[in-house]
Amino acid sequence: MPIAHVALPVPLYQLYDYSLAMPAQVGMRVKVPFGKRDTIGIIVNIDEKTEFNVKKLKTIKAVIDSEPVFTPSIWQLLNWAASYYHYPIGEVLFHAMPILLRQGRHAFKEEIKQWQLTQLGKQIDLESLSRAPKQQLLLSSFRNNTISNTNISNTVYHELQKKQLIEQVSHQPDHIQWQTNFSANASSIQLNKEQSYAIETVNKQNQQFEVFLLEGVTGSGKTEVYLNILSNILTAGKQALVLVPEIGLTPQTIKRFKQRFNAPIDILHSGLTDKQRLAVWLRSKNGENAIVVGTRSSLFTPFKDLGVIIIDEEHDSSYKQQEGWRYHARDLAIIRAKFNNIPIILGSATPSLETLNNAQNDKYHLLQLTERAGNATLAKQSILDLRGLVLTAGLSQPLIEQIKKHLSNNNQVMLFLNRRGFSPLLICHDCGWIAECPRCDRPYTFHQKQHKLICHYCDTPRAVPKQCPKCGSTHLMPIGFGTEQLEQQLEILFPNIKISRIDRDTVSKKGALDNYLHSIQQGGAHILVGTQILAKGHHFPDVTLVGIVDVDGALFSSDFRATERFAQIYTQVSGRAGRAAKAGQVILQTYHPDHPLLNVLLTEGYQKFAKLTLQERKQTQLPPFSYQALIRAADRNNYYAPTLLQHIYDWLKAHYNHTLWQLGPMPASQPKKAGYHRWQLLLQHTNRQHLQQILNQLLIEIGQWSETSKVRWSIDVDPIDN
DNA sequence: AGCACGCCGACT
DNA sequence: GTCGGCGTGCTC
Repeated sequence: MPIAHVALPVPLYQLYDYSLAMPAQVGMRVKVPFGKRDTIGIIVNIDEKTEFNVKKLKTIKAVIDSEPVFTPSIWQLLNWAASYYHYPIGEVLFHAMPILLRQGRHAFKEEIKQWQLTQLGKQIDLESLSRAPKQQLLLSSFRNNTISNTNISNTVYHELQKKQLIEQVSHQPDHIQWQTNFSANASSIQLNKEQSYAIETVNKQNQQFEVFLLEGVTGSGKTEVYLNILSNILTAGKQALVLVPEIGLTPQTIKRFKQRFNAPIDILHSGLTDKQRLAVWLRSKNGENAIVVGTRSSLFTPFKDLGVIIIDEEHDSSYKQQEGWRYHARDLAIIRAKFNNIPIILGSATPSLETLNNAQNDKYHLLQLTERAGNATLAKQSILDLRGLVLTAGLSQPLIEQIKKHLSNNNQVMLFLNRRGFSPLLICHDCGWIAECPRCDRPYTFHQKQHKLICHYCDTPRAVPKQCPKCGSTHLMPIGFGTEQLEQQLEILFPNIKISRIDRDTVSKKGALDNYLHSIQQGGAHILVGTQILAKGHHFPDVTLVGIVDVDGALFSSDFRATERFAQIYTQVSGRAGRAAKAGQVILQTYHPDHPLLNVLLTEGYQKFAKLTLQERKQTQLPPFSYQALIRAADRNNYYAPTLLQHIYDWLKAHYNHTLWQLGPMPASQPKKAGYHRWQLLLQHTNRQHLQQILNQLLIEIGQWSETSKVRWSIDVDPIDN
């Protein structure tokens, strides 16, 4: 009797064995009994052996698929990824499927059900339905072939069916063969030399695996390069996958794609239903669409014949999944391209240091776009020394004067502050008590408009206390400032100017962002206040002044990647100022005007900044010159988690002390969340393979410790928020 | 992850 | 007297 080794959607590292009494192949979904319930699993292996007691084996109840659910390359990718990220294979496989397939829905297209006239329906006299006007109307529209523009409820259809005038027939949907009449519309854009070179270089590489880094300053026409590369791939009859950051799905870009190609393009966005998601998945697996555009998880879309992968804004941190299986979609995309033997293009104005390092080492092929389209000139950038200045809601007088100046010229001003809410603290003036979230031990952020305290770590709101619970004083005051307070202050300073605040609080309502963007696009004096959301991808042609209200928060952080992130946001933002014919200006407020990295960034730009920072990383042996894994652990009593990590630390020290560098155990950057105490242990090694082997050994070891089960723990390979 | 078993606190 | 809280253990 064959034995199937099955991966189940549970956080367990082992496979479960079942006897297999019907034909099945590796990669097919099956229904199996598991404990007291039935669950869906995927066959990972079939042979005649088991480590388990053969007599206790249960039998597979049903085989769901008639062919493996994943394409061979995705199957290879997922198996590789489960091993690289040290994550249970079942969870990985199920994560990569649309929800309906996880639930056991069949993986082929639904039959199309259609109503049509019966013989009787064709012949009968319409007048016989004169007492049922709706039915009469419906029948006549069937006869005139105008049913598509009649809106009649289902019950009427069923009435006609009862009278045997119409019947329902189902048939297989047609297979869409877009290649036969594919065409790319001509572009009105004249390519410059760099763009042409980039396109040619990718095209002549003969559709083999290679990683290209398309480094193009803001406004240098990356999208046009993408479109030309896509055109070439689509002409060859192949499909393409385009990944974009979470908020990066700008309607303008989508529009350009759709206008350019006479071929089906599928967009995977958060608004889709499970059914629609499955439909896209099936279309691309069957080769019925030309391009799939989507965020992180779209990486797992199967294709019949994938020709290229494009990762736009490759540096964007939203490509890293931050819970559960913490994969990096950009890194996995490169592996996928390698397995598929196809080119992959990483595009960014501000590439990540990891990617730049690979380009410098010639692992990636660097293609640069340095010319800004049109006559746009680079914004004038200056540092504003805050020392000794009086601030109102974070604004200094010189900045306020500049805002005035730009507004009076009927231009727009953009102010950045990476802090939502009215103030990050609410404190008792008499005794110093601070309002803190009991679940996270972190201060509440005061939101004045909603009149609530909101914990920005766990998002729980609570009412604003009228009195200090400690001393009874009614004198509670907000300390510090966020975007809400900044907006309020600006309303006082500029009473007749339109002000739009754009952060998670104002944008969360559906359509709110579109409304703001529309109003801003109207032109005229306008102040935009916002968090990072403002930096991502939107075009504001009338903005001539960008003010970075608080630079120092990013410059002095315990996270070694904070300066890189700041430099990326800063470069993207300053690239947005004065994009059209208008000259732009960027002002940074800081208490540290002499900060060396800040000055390099301003005077010599992102490239030089990146080069310097890479040198620094090399000297300090930080990524990308070493490889990290973060072991996280959490528990309720704040005992087992740190104890387990200490045990791991000791074990690793005893076995790998000569090569492995460890930091911790220490409280996580967010030490308490939702009642759980969180701890972490950082591992770092200069050799990626060795680190992988150590993690393998570690997993085997701690699987045997009894204390492991008392703790919620996980491994984060290549962490980005430590 | 589910699901059951099992042992201590506030209630119809 | 029970309902139900979540700690613990197991799933081929």
